[in-house]
Amino acid sequence: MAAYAPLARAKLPVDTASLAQYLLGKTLVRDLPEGVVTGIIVETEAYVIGDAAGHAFRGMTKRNRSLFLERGHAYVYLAYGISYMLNVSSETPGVGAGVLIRAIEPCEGIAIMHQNRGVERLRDLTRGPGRLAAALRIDAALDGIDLCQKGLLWLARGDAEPDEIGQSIRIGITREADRLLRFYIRNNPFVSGPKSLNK
DNA sequence: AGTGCGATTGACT
DNA sequence: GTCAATCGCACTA
Repeated sequence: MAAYAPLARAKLPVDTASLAQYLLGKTLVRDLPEGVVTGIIVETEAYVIGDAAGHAFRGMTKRNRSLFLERGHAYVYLAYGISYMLNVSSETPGVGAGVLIRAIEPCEGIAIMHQNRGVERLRDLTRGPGRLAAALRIDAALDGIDLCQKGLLWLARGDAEPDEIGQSIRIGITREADRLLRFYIRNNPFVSGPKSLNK
């Protein structure tokens, strides 16, 4: 296993859209009893300040309070009663905004991910926000934790700078649907979404 | 206290 | 391609 170092909070861009791009190519590390599971972030979406599609749009609530933490904290919530979503809080303390992690490329602990997901195809393990959360066994218990220090779930440096970055509208929302706030690594097979958005 | 719906997924036609 | 599953939360009253 590689000797990862956590991302330094001081290096994280404060701006949400900038952070969404910065996180591409970084490593997401999950510490489980069976072993360490890691993946490279290949797709993100920004939910920026004043964004009507963002969960923080109507102010702080019990659910979304983690979005208002200093940048680099986890905001985890349950979508459709089915799938957990992992976000990284952004901006300054008290400001509600964040970045949704939409897909990762499996790296270490692939056998554990298969166990957690119960699917055969490698490509289906972590392609999509709910899928990657299931593969890494991420749930509401991890909401609010600091992703800039080693623990149950944290962010580490990537091994290499990502290849070309693509940009598109966000997936699965209706409000503010036309904003180009989705970012992904071009030609990476673990990016979710329709072909038309992955050019 | 009741209602409507969503930053999705998986199964099915 | 379509559609149901499933539940916590935000909103209305």
